[in-house]
Amino acid sequence: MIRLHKQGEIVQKLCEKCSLKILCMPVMLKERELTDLGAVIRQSRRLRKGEYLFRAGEPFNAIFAVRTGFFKTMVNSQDGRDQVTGFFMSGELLGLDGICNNTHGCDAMALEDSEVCELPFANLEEAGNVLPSLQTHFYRLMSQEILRTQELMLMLGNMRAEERLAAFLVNLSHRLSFRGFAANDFILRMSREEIGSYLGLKLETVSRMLSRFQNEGWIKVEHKHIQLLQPWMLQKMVMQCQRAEVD
Amino acid sequence: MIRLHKQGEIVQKLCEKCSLKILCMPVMLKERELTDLGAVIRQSRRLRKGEYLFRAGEPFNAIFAVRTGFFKTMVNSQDGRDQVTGFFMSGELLGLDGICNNTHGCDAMALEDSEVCELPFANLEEAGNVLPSLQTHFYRLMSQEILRTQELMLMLGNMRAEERLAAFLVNLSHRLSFRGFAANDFILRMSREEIGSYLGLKLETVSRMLSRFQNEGWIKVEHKHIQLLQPWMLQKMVMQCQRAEVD
DNA sequence: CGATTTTTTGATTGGTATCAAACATGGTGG
DNA sequence: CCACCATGTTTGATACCAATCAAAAAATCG
Repeated sequence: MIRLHKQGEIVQKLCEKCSLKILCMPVMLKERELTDLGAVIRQSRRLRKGEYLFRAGEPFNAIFAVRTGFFKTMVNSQDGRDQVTGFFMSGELLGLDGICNNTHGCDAMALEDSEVCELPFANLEEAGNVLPSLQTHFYRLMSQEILRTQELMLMLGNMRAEERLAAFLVNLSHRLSFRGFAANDFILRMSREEIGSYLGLKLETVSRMLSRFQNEGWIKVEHKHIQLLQPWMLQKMVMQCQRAEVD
Repeated sequence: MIRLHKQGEIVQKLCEKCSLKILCMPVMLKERELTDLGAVIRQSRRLRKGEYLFRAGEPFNAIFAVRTGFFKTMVNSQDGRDQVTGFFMSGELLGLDGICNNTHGCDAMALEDSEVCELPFANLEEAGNVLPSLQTHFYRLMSQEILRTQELMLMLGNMRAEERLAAFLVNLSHRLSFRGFAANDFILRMSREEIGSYLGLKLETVSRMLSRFQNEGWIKVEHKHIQLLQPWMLQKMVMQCQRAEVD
């Protein structure tokens, strides 16, 4: 049975103030349920740029919601190969792959000074039993993560370098605008190498493609500052991914 | 609240007889819980080779456990591109990506005459509230699917053609042996083209790599009949994926 | 048994990786 | 604040792997 206590109220206030409330938990929760939800959240945690939120192999206890900042996740292998598996911004959830083995399945690193909400998994399970809407929502979030990785597979398996990069920029743009940021004018928080790793390309190729897009007049590149001048041209290049929006 | 009725008992018997019981639901369930579980399962369904179990975009109501046979799932895009996202054998779960939007996210097709158990999602949710162990197990299964797709991303993003094919064969071998089949002597249920789509390669490349492995003496290829003669050589080629076993 | 599909193998092309070098950037400490 | 160094980025030249194009052989299906 879920317990309501002081801490719950405090965290509720935090979430109330937090502009991400709806994003983070977009299900329609009744007022009372939101109060209960407070009890799920242990605390928020700050990380400096470059700090790990968790490492692959560490015991899994909680999932994390990005409150502010930007993260990357990556899987790594014995022989040094590794791959960025995702970038996560405000309101997005990290660590769902840890549930399976009670062990984190990837590394998660802050790409800028960031803040996360820690959601102990045991609390989430417990709360899910009391609040069906929360439980349903959580199932959806996990399913959405599966959808996201499936899209990525389509990209890695079928698309050429320029299409992958276009898809990457379009996706980033959508997610930023969904969260109230400018859709066509943003700062890349990750390096060319990290983009390359995510897209299955080398950093030189990423750089070349950015230059090409700029020469075409589709985007403007100033180091990490990107402006989409003709986003529809990028969109045209990746017709396929009209699938579910990554939330 | 979950209801126990006649149908539940019937299905329990089916599952009891079914050698996949432990695979399909490996969590340690108490006798009573197994009885309850019967109520979750609506019915089993037979499909002929080539039949679709569900199509992307269809309303999602249930997930499916493969009882016998073999399936592929694939995502497809407007412009005709499509990609096989997985192969599923006895005891494996299909359709988890449909929860997100109440809509199936991919096509699922039987690659041979097959039989599945239909698990209506609403029943699963309900039963999960009554049986915590079932709920925990279901969370794990979803998380495992995320892990599986992450591994695939590592493969698609980082590995060369021969490494991908080696990883594919090794993975298939592991899953077959986990289910009591021969590890090093099996029939491929899918075409070269389907393997290629799954691995992000063209069918000619798949065929060439199979020939190469055979010339090296690592495998024996007779059409769809594959024998692994020196599986350790394949294993060596894909050192990395000592990650969680795909279940 | 004939028609269609799948598979194998060869020749060539093309796209991305690799290697290399110049340049810019950002952080650190003097 | 500036000089410096480590790191990240751009661009070019070349190499290599897998795609493409093509054709023959084998298998599957009716």
